[in-house]
Amino acid sequence: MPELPEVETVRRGLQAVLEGARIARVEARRPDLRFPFPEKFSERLTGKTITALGRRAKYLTMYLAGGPVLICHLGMSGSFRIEMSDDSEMPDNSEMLGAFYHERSKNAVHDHVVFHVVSPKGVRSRVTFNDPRRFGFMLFSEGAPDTHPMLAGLGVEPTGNALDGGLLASLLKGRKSPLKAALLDQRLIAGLGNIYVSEALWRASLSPLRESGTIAKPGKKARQQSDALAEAIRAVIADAIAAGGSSLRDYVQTDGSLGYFQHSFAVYDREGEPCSKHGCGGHIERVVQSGRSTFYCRTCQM
DNA sequence: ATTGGCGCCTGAAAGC
DNA sequence: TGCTTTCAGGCGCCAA
Repeated sequence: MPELPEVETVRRGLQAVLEGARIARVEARRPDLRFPFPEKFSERLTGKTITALGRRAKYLTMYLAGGPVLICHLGMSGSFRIEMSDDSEMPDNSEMLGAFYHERSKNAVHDHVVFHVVSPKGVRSRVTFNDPRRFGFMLFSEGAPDTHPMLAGLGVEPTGNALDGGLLASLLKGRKSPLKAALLDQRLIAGLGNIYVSEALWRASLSPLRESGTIAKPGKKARQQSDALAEAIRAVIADAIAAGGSSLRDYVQTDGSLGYFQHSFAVYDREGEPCSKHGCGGHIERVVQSGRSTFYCRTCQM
């Protein structure tokens, strides 16, 4: 599931091909994804030069010279695929060609948007957005994307130094909701999803069931806990971005896919397995909070 | 103001 | 074995 680290990995992959490139043509193969495509979607992109690729939380931003900013969200199942026009993936073995085309047409059902681009050196590429579940979307922002209604209310990025124990405590102070729900709330911290919330809480030895406000009370103990949680969130995100970056290099060379990558997780989807925290001896449990799975170890997470 | 729950959508996996 | 049901989850929206 694309959370912040996966989106950042996709951004880096796209940046290599798209930054400085000119959009020659855009195909939108259906009228909508999660939302209808904006008015004159293809027309407004065609002919524009892409100046930069950015990211805010789980949103990708594509900056166009003299034009709007394209905001993209991958939803649950969105991915980008990059293909050079020479199509080096095509097998030269004729026996494999049938299977190749069969597989390609099967996957192409969910190819919803195709960007045809030309690099400054004249190299042509296709960048295809594929999204089986269509929870993704693309919108234009006329001004700075941070002011777009969709992004304006987002909380602090868990990258960099902004999120420390003090800020986290101020965000959680007085909240009755469980920590799991608070960390999923994009208005507080922007970019965490179901997987990394479980991972961060496990690293910080804090229970996802615990009332958020209790780690923001006055006193040394609560302060240590909010410090630990802020540090765990930043570390889990930084580690995942690093892992995505290393898998990205290999992945792009083989088939151009820029989706998300299966990292190894300490607790996520590990129900029943022993807790890997040194000396713990507990086991990972799955509980459901607000209809979503949470994985944690009740022995070491308090 | 906060918080919890639903629905969107498809494919994989589990259940009968 | 083959059909049906459940589950996965980001996020806007609604309701309490």
